[in-house]
Amino acid sequence: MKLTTKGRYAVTAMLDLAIHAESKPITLSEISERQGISLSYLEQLFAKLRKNELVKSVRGPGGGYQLFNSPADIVVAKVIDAVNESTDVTACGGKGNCHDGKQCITHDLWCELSEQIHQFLSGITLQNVIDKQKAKEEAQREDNLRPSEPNNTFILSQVS
Amino acid sequence: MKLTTKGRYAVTAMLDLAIHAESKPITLSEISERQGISLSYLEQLFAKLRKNELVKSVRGPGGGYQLFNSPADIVVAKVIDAVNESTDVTACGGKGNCHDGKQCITHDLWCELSEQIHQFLSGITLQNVIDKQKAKEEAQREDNLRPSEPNNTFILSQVS
DNA sequence: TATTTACCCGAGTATTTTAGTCGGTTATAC
DNA sequence: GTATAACCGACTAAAATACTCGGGTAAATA
Ligand code: FES
Ligand code: FES
Repeated sequence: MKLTTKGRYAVTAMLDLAIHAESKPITLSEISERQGISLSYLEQLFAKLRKNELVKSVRGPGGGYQLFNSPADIVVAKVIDAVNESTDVTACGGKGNCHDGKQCITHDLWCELSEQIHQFLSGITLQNVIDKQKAKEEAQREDNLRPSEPNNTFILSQVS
Repeated sequence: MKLTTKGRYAVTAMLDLAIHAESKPITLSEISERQGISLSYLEQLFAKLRKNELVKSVRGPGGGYQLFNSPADIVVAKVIDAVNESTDVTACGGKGNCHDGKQCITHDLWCELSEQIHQFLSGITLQNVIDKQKAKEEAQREDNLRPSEPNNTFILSQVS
């Protein structure tokens, strides 16, 4: 599926937008500085995010970007899809023709993995990520003696 | 995590080895021809697979490669790890320092996705893939009128 | 209406990664 | 000793990524 900085930047920027959401739009310069992402690169990403109706823009002075929907209605998968154009890990792109026209022995395997990844990322909204972050900070404030212990609770994970 | 042809080739080659397993070792030339993978490239991959004790080699005439363990004891995750060196999707490599020393807002998200992927690929053995393939071929032989309909059953998937 | 702000857009480029080649060495069966 | 096939390191072509650059265009303010 190809998860690279492009996708990571996009999610980070969207989260920044969600966190600093006000009535006023947020400029890319702000995001650029806060998150340490090149402004020109952000512009490229936001062009795609806008085309996919994940953000809306306001031009001119006082302008900037705002989330198209509420953070609770935007899933991470959409954001990555928007800039990366596929969360698919097959060689054939789902067509089943990578072994000279015929479907290769590994095809089904990659198909299912793709599905798995997509399902995971489709189940997490921007709001989920923010809530988790807040909970974590609060926990750290209460007992900031211990070094942070990992707590994976986006999903009730089936770790044994 | 970066799933590319390198990892796909490795899995394909291992499956080829599993399917054509005999008392005799299999040469890379055979695999190269059957699977359409460059011989020299295969050599590179198998060097890593051998170092990770996934295959064992026999040199000289009549030599070649054999699986180190039974196909039922080799999980796909190991194969990919061996050649790709990480199924990790974080920017920081798990260190939590990608936002100038501090952990970024998306860190936990990528950590959990990595975990998810790794768990999926750790639950599937080469034998699983082969069995699935066989079942599929058999089903197609019985009613080869209909075009193949997808059946994802590696895992009892929770698709709604 | 001039100016400033900040989005908009396409093209171009440096860097990195991937995929693959090449030339040669070593072990072993016959 | 000769053919076979694994072993090894270095090198390279091609593709993808992560940017930059230069100029737009819409809108608010003065
Ligand atoms: S990955 Fe789809 S046919 Fe090989
Ligand atoms: S991904 Fe780990 S700190 Fe950003």
